[in-house]
Amino acid sequence: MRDLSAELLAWYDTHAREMPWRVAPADRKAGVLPDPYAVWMSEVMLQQTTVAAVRDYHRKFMTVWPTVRDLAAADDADVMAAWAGLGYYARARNLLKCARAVVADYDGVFPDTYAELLKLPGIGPYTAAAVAAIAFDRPETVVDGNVERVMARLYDIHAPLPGSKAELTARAAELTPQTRPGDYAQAVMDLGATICTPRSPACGICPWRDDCAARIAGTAAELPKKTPKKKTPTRFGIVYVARRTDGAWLLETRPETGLLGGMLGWPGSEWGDNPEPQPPFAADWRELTEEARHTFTHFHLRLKIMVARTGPATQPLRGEFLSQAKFNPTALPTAMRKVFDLASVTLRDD
DNA sequence: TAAACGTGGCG
DNA sequence: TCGCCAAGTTT
Repeated sequence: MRDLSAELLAWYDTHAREMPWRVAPADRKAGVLPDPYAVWMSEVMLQQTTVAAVRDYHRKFMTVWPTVRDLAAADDADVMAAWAGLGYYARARNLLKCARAVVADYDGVFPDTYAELLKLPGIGPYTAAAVAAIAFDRPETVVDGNVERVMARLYDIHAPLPGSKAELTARAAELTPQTRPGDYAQAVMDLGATICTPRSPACGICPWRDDCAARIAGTAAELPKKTPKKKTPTRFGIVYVARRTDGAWLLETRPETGLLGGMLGWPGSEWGDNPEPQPPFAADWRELTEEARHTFTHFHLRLKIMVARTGPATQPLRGEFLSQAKFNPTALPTAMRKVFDLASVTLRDD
């Protein structure tokens, strides 16, 4: 069989996707490696997230916190607000923990081995391999969704994920070269993202087309197989949007753990089949005609919105009033921002 | 091992 | 409207 990794690297030399945190193959060949901090930041943001969604967030974070020491010294609330809208907020909490661990335990210098990286918060097998390979050119094997799909097709593996992950990982490891491992890691993911796509893969222009068992068998488009998922249930909730006469909004910081953990949100009921009303203070609460709808990974959410105006003396049972000047709606996670968008029509400035 | 954990784009 | 999918990690 031909040298698959060499074929892929040749393809990557002319087809590498451009990303702000990436060093082009020509420059890497000249010995230039990217800033490990920027690579780590990008890899955490890219977990289950598209490159298009990450670009602006990565630029913003690198501008506001240019080094890991800057990030480690940041206020938690500022980091959570900057992450708002990107999703999977545990990543932001772990991002801060990791930055502080790098400063405290590694003198602000990212460790350069898979084993050490794996110990850090928010860094799992994929991210440890990605940072080790991309930032330090270590021959580690990255296995993300792209690589799983590419391997399943290259070897025509029909066993369903996630059960087949170990076998796909083993196949990927066999292919990982000792030369240019950082470029190879990015190349195999780029291949999955641009050619070996989930739907209608472009097998005709694939650098591995002559080696791909699934293309030859005609099964590429139906791989990888996955075990079927349960369908998503619907939960209901009630949120309370209060505005004081001086323009302040009643908000609360959600608990550190769980859904939207550590993020700003509107006080309200638990979310379930039949939520119990829980107004944060007694008032003439008005129900909005339209409810806010949002879909999370594992359930649909429908929020009934109650609004009220109140005076300066109000002492809420939960949350605290945030002045007009301090409240930035972009600091809200999307579900809560949808509520704001609907409620602000009624509670807008007079 | 399985479930929890966001969001936006696409067919 | 709906399910699938995106450079996964944690519990």
